[in-house]
Amino acid sequence: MLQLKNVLKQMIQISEEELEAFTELCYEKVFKRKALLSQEAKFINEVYFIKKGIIRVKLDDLGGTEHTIHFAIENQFIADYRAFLTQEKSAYQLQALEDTETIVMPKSAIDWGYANLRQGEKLGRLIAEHYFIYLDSRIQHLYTLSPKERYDLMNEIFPNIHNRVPQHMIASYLGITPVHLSRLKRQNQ
Amino acid sequence: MLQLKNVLKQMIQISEEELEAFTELCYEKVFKRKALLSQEAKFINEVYFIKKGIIRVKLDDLGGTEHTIHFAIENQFIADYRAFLTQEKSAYQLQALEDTETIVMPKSAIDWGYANLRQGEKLGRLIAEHYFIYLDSRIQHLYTLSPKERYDLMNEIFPNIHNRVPQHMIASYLGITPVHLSRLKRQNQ
DNA sequence: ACAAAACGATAACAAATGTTAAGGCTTTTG
DNA sequence: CAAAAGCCTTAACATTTGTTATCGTTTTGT
Repeated sequence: MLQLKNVLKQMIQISEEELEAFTELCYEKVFKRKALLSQEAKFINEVYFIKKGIIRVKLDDLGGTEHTIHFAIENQFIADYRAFLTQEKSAYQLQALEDTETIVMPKSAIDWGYANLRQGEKLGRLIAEHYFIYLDSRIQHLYTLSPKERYDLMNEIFPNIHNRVPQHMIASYLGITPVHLSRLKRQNQ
Repeated sequence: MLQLKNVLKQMIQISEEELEAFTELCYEKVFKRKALLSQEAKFINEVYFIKKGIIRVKLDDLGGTEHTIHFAIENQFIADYRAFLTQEKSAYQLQALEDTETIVMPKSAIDWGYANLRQGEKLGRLIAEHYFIYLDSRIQHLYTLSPKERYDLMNEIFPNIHNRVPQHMIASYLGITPVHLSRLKRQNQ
């Protein structure tokens, strides 16, 4: 839990007692490579903190095609955040791409935090704002950058991503086919 | 200010005294068609509530092409929210597409709200979450829907948008060229 | 350790989307 | 009110991106 506590301390003012009470409502959970973090759950009630490993958010469209929307790695929070907030049916699935150790923050813990942590609402606001900024820049890039430019940008942001995830998932994240990504890489040389 | 007060009352528990104190820190501002809401501002310190009119968020890429990222209409909040949050240089511009009446919520008012409204942080969280949900669904659609499907969806969500904004801005919002949108419309008949 | 599955590169071809240019209509502006 | 600017459509052509299939390599599960 130390890893999670450190990240929380960087985000808000929180006492040791508060940290202790909050993390007692959380628990550790390990997922095997390829496992789905929540299978067929009617409601999404968990936020994950990644201690070790890598997780992707994927989305199947009506035609059966699979899209990779997002990757998350060590020390990051990940959730099907929209379904968590709205309590509507989830569109996404979270999948471990390596054997992955997480800390589960159940909705009950988060609601407890809103009610009882001095800066609980602020923590919620900061997390929502952080995701907002991430999505905003994603959209900006989808509008203004070509697939090749997005590929180059991804190499800067995730220097080691190629060694951790299959290339067809990277292609999917970029919004192009694996065949096309292969072509772009050749042109880049 | 009544319009703004009503929207705030729907979002959080807020007393008449709190409403009064908060709205006293805000002020009305009118923009002519085509005007930019903040020109060349170094820092973005205003959130707008639209009383009447329509505003678009636009973005110029390095090649000089203009992209329309977002539309906002009556009773909605609009801001260059990322720049507002991060206090970094703005990538976007807000532009009135009709003569538009707004209520300006300056950053000082919002910070005052965080500190002094009972549910100020909650309001901030709800606004961030609301935007997050919107952006998340935008990204989902960009991944899973074809331009034609996005066009049909837009017609459902904004039934009257065609009568209010030029078609080339709609094309830009959809991520396609005006010529291509014109082709798609013909196919749809 | 081995068989099966997954993976990435490549080629040939198909489909989607962009570019440029022209014409006619509408709206804006002086 | 008239000129100018903006706007939408259409066509012809160019470019980008997707589809399908094959092959050799690597990884995985047992």
